[in-house]
Amino acid sequence: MDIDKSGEEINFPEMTDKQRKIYESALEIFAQKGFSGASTGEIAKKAGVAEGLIFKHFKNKKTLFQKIAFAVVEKTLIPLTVQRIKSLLEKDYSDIRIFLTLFFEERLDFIKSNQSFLRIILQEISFDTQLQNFAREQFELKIFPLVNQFLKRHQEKGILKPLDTAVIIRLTMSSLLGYAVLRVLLFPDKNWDDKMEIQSTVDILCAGMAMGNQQLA
Amino acid sequence: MDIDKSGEEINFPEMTDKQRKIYESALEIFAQKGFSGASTGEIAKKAGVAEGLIFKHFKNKKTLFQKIAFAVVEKTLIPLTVQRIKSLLEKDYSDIRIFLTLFFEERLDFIKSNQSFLRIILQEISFDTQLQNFAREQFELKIFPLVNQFLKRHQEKGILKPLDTAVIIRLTMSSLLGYAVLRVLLFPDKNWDDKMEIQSTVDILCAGMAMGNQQLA
Amino acid sequence: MDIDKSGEEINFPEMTDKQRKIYESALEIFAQKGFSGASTGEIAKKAGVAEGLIFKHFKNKKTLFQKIAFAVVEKTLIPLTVQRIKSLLEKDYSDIRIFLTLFFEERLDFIKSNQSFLRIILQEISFDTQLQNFAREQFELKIFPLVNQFLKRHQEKGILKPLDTAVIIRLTMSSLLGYAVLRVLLFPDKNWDDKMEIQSTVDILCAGMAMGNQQLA
Amino acid sequence: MDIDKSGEEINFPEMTDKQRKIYESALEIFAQKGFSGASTGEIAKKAGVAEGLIFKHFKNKKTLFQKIAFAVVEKTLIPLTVQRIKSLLEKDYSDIRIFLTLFFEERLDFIKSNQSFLRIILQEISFDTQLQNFAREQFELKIFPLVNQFLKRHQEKGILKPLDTAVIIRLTMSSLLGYAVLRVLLFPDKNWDDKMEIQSTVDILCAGMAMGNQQLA
DNA sequence: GATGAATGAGTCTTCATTCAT
DNA sequence: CATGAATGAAGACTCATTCAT
Repeated sequence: MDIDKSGEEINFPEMTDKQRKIYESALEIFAQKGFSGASTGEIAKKAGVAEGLIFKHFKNKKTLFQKIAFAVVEKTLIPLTVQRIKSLLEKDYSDIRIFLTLFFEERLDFIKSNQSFLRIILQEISFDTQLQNFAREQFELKIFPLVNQFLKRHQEKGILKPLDTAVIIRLTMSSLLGYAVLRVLLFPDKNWDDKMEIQSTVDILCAGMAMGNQQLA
Repeated sequence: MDIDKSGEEINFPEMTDKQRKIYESALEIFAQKGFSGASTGEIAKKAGVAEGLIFKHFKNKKTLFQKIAFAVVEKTLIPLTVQRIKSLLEKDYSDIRIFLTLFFEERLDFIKSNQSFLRIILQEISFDTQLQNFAREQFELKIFPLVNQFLKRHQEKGILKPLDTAVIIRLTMSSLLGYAVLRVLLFPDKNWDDKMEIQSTVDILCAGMAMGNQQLA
Repeated sequence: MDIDKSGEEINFPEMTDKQRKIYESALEIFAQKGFSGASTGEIAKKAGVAEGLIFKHFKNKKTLFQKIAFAVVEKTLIPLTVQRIKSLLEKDYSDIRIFLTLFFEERLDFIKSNQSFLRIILQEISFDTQLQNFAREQFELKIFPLVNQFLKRHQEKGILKPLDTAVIIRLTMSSLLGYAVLRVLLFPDKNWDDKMEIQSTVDILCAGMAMGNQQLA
Repeated sequence: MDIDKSGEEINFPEMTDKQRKIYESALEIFAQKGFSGASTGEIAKKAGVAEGLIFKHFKNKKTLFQKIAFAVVEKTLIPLTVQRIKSLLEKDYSDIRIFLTLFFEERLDFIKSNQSFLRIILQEISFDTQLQNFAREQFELKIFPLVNQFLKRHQEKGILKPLDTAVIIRLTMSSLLGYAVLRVLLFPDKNWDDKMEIQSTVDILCAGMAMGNQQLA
């Protein structure tokens, strides 16, 4: 079970108990087996409800899946992210490498703990333009401003080079994503030395983004 | 159809015409719909053969899928990659940024043209340890030595910092992968300025990996 | 339809109507065509239900067949046999030939009326050790004691020779079975004179088993 | 493999090697799995020939099966029986029990060694009137006269009671058949004491058929 | 004669979905 | 709200049979 415990508190007050059970079981099974690989029968069994009940609440399988995908973004991934990075972003750093290292560690940990949620999104998002837009909007509305403000503050202080903040964010994110895909999805069984890998990545990123006197190791 | 034309020449001489048709149709449909989402009926129809014939040649759906996944790595992705990067790696560069830019452009182009193949691999590889090992072996045998030799040569010339070549390769690859996932899989419909994005990425990577006098833009 | 009418009253209260319909149709079709020769589609059609319903209740075709085979022994063949031979065994006979004649007639009639059930068992029993044991147990528990007590009583009265009752039973049964196999299974279309055949058989058996003064014809 | 070795010499000169291979493989597989349970693919594989070849020689599966059933009667069961019982029937017996014991032992041994052939016949004969007639004809033509002459000879000598020989034969055969069905088909795994069982059966049969002074044990 | 690729109807089974209770 | 029996279409897979070589 890789469900983030703090995430479970973020709940859906409008749902009945059984509805929520269905939702949670579906989430887990979709994450394990993909949309087509999961069967409503299995979901119902895991949720401890009658098969028919799923269709009282969710109309059909596709809808159930999509509702989950959207809700995962809005109710889980975004809030959890905000909650977790807020404290990191509130502080001021004299050396950006310290921040980046903490950030990468935190995000990798987040990805590890929330694989179920992420797998759901990865499955769906490349086929569903609506979800793409929704995810982007949510990101731009709730995450981007926080990070942007943080970056600008440190650029003003001369800690960061005056690059386009969107570029900084994308680069940082894609480096992280690249590592995470290799680390978590493709080769989870390899012996990874996360500390060292993050260190190397951060060093190189910093060399490009940080102002002069912050030395590499 | 996003099948790389030069790739189609790499064929399977032991296959009959219909067998190859099955193989190709299956590849495309699996890439579009995933393993469970694809039906053998649809594959047969697209291939223009009787459904039963699939099972004469491939025993079952899972085997068909796996054979494709393995063959894609061995007969398509690896040879195409070798063929395409060889000319890049034969030259000597006085500024590593020139190489990295060409490399990123080439690889992104490759990823765009071979989405079908890559999607197949991505689907399967996170569940199939055998495929993971096979892919890693093939990479370490056929790609790594080429790149390694190139890097060592440029380190000796003082163009590259004397970092562990494995780290350089992983970092470069994961930056590329991260960008490609965003660019091709997750948000293919966004307006991307590839030239600019690659430029920024390369600049930052170079700042970390290149020796002193190669200036950033 | 060769289903024994009195047998139909022995039913399965836990079954729904459709479930029973499936059960009955399957019984008949398996009896006619054997396990592999029967198709679930045909069974469903005969039962007037959707084919899928069979698998809601019985998991798979083999299970359906086995459930039927076991139930036929326990719920039909054994109870019917007990019910039918009980009255024969309660009486006392001064000439064992009278009993044997009645017994053979009754059993042959029973076999004729319950061919469906018997064919099911014969198909399965030579391949299924569990069914063999179950059938033997049921016989030894519910039939053997009745007959044994009857034989002992008549041995004490000096009507029957003091042979091992197990041997008497096996001989009588196998003579009956041999005749029944020829009569009902192998050559049902021949013109049989059952009265005469039974008479001859009984005469010879009696000569071996009955005490002295009971004369042969 | 329960094929009688002496039987294999009785061959089909008009068949090619492969045809005979098909015939033999089919015989064995039909015997094991029944008509519907056997597949032509499996038969071809076991015979080491291409699937299509079966249909060059035998037109279709049903025909193959029927040809086998008829040939088994004509070329195997009858000749083997004749060959084996001839020596038994040529002698003269002063006590019919000696003959019957030898006969039962020989026949039980025969049934044990030729189960494959017998299972084929049992499957088919109850559904196929032609085979019924053919089997009866063959029996009446090739076996009955031998036995009949033997019985008449011993009746004339006062060893056997002057009963209808057809009745004697049927009774003897059905006693044997009944025992064999229990012994070989239904409960092959039970611990049988064949000697004792045959002894008891023969004793009782003799008491009915033999003339007075041949005492029971 | 012999092969084995190819067919297409058929088999068992699963599954999303509906509906009476 | 909740159940689970029932459906029917579709799924993967098998198999007897044909045919070009």
